[in-house]
Amino acid sequence: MSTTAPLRPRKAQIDRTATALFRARGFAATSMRELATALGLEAGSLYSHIKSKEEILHRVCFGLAESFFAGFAAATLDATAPVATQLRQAIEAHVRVLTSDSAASAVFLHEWRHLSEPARGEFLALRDRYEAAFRELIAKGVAAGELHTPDTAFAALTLLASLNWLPAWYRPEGKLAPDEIAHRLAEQLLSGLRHDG
Amino acid sequence: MSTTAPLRPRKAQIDRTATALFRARGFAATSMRELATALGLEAGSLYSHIKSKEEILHRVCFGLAESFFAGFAAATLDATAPVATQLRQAIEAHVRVLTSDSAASAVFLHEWRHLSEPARGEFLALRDRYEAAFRELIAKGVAAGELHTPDTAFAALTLLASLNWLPAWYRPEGKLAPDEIAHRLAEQLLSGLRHDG
DNA sequence: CCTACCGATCGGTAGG
DNA sequence: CCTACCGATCGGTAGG
Repeated sequence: MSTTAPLRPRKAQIDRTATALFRARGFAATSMRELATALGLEAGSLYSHIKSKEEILHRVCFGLAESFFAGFAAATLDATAPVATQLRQAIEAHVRVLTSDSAASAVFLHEWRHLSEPARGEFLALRDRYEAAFRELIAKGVAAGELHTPDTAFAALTLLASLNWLPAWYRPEGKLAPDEIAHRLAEQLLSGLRHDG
Repeated sequence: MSTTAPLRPRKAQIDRTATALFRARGFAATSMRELATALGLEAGSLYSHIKSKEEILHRVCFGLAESFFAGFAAATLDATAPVATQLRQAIEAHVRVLTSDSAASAVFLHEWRHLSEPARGEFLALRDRYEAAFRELIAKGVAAGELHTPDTAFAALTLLASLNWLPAWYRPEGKLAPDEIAHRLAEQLLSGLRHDG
């Protein structure tokens, strides 16, 4: 776990505002002038706080990756617990990250491709490792007879896909609280739609 | 169902090449000069075939929408069939569209936000109608006692999310054929992961 | 389909 | 944090 130094308040504010714009309009279509205006600054002034537009994207993407790994690690700390329990906790942890900052999550999910190399490759490697962690947990569950699927990799991809759609429709002021959402997602993914399946 | 006139070959080629670029780099980050180069033309020459960059995006997004609706309509033609069967066929139809042109599907899923109004609003209305069709089918299944879920809207969103992740990893040369993918997705979504659930 | 070009806007910098 | 500016590149057009 690489530890990240806390950002100066102004820099954190730039990241937050940029994240909202990147989410709404996409990284490439967001100009530094728009960002500056949203912050009440001139464009050139941004560069006394940051080095480049991509630096912001880098911080958002890798910061979220760190949050996801931390959540998964906490959820699976007790390796002797039933795998279904660990999986449910991992799902809840993932949903908690997605809902606690859905703008940053959307950027993490969709804008990473605008990272230039080598950051882009490093990011994809992290994402692969995270998917692998879910895959291995599911495989463990199948081996223990707790879970059932014809294809572990397939199951992991589908599970994460269902979760990662959340930032597209989640609204903090909506009627479902994050924990309730996590619970329903876990239930539906574990039990399926079929009656008395 | 609005009928679309067939495109002249050159225009169709421009759309295909642009779609691949939009998918790989995003709409905003793809320049008309890149597109022209990929086609072996000069940038200005593109405009004897198309009116604007956005016109291409418009055609791709609305063309895919038409394909999705046509697939759903065919899958649910026989309204007296068991709802589980209709749902399975709708899933298969959706997957068939996604796999038959995964580049256009990825653009449909992620680049529509670069449409300007009123096209953007029209697109979102179509997407909502499509989600509603799945939601109503699931609701019908719950009413008939064939399906089970605490929240129909939630179930529809999760189902489509799982399917729509496909273009992110599907490769035509991969080991799973589209029909096999559709079958496994339907099976997993209907039955869930839990053993003897 | 090309050549030559337009005005607008881009990310970023120098100097204060 | 601002003013003033850089070179590069953008989508698109005129005229042939």
